[in-house]
Amino acid sequence: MPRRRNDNMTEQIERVEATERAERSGYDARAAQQRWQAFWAADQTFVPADDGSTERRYVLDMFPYPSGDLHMGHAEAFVMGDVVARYLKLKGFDVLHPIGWDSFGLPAENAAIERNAHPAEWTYANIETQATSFRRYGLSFDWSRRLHTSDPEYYRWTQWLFLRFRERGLAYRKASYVNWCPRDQTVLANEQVIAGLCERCGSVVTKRLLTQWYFKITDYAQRLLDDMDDLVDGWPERVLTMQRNWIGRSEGAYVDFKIDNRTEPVRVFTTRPDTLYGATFFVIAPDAPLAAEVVSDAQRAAFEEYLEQTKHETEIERQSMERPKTGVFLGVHATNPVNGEKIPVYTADYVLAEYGTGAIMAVPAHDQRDLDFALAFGLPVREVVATGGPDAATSGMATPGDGSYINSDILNGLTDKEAGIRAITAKLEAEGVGEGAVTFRLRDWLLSRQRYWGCPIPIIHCDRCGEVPVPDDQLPVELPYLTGTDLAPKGTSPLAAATDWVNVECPQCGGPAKRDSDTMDTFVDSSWYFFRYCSPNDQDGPFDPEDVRRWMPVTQYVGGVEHAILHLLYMRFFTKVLHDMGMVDFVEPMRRLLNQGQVINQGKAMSKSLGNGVDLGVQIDAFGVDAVRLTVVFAGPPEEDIDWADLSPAGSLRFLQRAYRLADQVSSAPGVPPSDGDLSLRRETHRLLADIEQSIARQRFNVAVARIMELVNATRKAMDTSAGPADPAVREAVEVVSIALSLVAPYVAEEMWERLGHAPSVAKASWPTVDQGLLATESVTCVVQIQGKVRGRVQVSPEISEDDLRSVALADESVVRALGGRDVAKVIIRAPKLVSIVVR
RNA sequence: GCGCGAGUGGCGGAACGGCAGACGCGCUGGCUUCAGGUGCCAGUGUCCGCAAGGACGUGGGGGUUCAAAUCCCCCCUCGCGCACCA
Repeated sequence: MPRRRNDNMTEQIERVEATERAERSGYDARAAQQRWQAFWAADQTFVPADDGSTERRYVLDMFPYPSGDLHMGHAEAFVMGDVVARYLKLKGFDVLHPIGWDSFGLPAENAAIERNAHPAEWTYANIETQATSFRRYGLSFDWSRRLHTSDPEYYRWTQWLFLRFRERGLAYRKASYVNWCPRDQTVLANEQVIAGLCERCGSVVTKRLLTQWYFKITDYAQRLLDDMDDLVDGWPERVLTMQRNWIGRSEGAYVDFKIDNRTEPVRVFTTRPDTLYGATFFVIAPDAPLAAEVVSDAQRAAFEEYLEQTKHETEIERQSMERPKTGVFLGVHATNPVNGEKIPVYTADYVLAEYGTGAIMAVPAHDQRDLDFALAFGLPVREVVATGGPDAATSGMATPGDGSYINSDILNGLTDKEAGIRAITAKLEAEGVGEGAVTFRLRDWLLSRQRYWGCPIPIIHCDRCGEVPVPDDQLPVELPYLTGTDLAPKGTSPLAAATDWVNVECPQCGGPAKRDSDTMDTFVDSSWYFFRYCSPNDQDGPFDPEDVRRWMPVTQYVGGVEHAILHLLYMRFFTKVLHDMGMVDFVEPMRRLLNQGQVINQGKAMSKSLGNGVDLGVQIDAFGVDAVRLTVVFAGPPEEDIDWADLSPAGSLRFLQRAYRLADQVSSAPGVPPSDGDLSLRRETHRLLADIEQSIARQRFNVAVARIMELVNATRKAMDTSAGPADPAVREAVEVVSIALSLVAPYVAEEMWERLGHAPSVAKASWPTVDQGLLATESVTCVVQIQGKVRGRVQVSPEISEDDLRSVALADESVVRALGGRDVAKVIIRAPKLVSIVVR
């Protein structure tokens, strides 16, 4: 995935003296890393069997963009997915945990221009660097399914999907004002404009009138909204809220207004049709074609000047709050369909061309924006809902609330907004001048990009035949080989200048024709990669539906929240379309989503300019992979940001050495029956094991680590003071440590497992089963509260009856002392853990 | 402005409405060591007290409850998202 501009990659600065410390530790981290990497690769430890012998699970990390080497952010994100994948494997599932690269995109192109080279050189070199680092980082990937979106074998199917979308009317071309990044010299989707700035480079985005390709994601707006019901249990509420807001469903009505010099009525959308009698003017967006059409000759010059001015405004200017309302009278009038009233028609930039119909009825009494405009232009304000609030015209505050209708003919007397909306909608429909309607804020997805390093759009433009799809058997349409200055941004795609490539025969008529020279937004590539992992080598389609049926939906998806509305909306859309095409049998591809937090340093995002970068490679060299992974996991809940300055990789390493020493010291043979071992250690082991499992299930990996630490401490103590190194319970405890630790610190865990006399690999061991019999203890501590304060503790049997517990508690010496002879009014008993005494 | 989320020791963070501060970092003392580090042991919320023990304590204020970090209401602070969407 492309990263947002503000989490810049960091350069290393830190030189940690702990290198020597690592070298002197009980195990040699570097040697262990090399050894086990080689073993896992040769053994194919993490390639799923896919033979149906056990249930399948699919753990997926958002695939990376190959921007350079891995950084701390990757370390955090990928270790979380790895913990889940390794856990599920140990629990006996057949786990698919694939990796690939989102390898088309602008940075490669910019690097190529800078170096006068081909984007592929930079891209594939970085991929190799990252792949090496991923292997070192000990991630349990199935490398056999590796993919790159910039490989022709992959983008062949991106093109194939585009053509299927087009056949279904879901990919189309239209001319409109689009977001334009002047620096990247390309258009941007609405989702890629953040507060008026380019999501990638931070430049101020402007508008341009261009003919571009779109995906008709708006056709799926309602389903994208409705299907979120299936996600409430598995997705963060925050992401769902963001998507809901982005889709922005509004209920209301269309109302048709006649305009003086136009035969067809003009339709507007309103969420408040019940205020129709209060409409005192009409506004059209300046960049909507309708404005230019209806403007009177007398006002045309003024209008054109205003339109020009709006186009030059940046999104930032337009979005700034408290901006005075501007506009121009268009010299014509509209007729209110319910009362025949003539109201003046204005154009103003506070009305957006893309939303609703690009025109509104203005009801200044009950809408603040309309009121601001009315006051600025001296237009009448007519109250139609008596809310009891202050007069809008004099107070300057519109009254959007409920009230009783006045000045509203058929509505007069009603007091309920819903009833008002129903009544007026019924009237509009009866008279054929409007209808109830739903609109969305979501716009169609602009997918063309005027850049080279992307998936070519498989369309040929023929003067005679028009848009002609490239026949499936001619896919992929491969990129021509361009380098350096050929790629420099010129406002049109570099592909347009590649004449040998662009000029082709029309597949239909054989006449001269040109290829579409734009490439696709890279979010198209990443909207279906998780399907391809199921059938990475399929030659007959993007994936084999049978493979997808076996593996999907994804059990657990892990990635940054920066994709809450971009990638995560687009990939949901793709899945629904594939469902409608009959290729998949589900509508939501990701059951659970984990948004890992960011790694920051000294309270701020790492950045070159701040010089607070922490280099992953340096940390790994100093402390070893396991200590870095453990540090990240133990730092806090996975979705919280973690500050590297607060953490102690040296402490993590110390703990790992402690754990390793246990395995080194166990002197019993593998397979000794643990039932012969020290009972209190066994109880502790099974209690903590149950807790570790529960913590992992709740995705509280930091707590799971804390419990492993407790188990190490308890085992150390037992080994040193009571049970001794030969006790079978000690072996049992250390084996649990080794297995549980393998989720987080796989190299140490493998070394421990081997020391314990087992054949590799611990990754293929079974997750230990909790012995429920050991969870019940002989006695429990019961807390005795008086007036809610703890005043005593008594040791009791877990099966103690309420009556017995009452007697024991009331007889306890410290309780008697604390009671001081006061009357007991009430005793609440929660056997066996708590007695609460209320005194008079 | 609207909508979310979060405020717990010196720090990161634990805690199905039931012993606040698990686990770790840091710090203090002890043992080991020529020494440093490592390792091991003990201590470490605040205040009063030699101690036993007690009081206070989860951003602030109210409430519900035998019992509130946890549930409800109001407020403060910070973070995030959206921001003329008719």
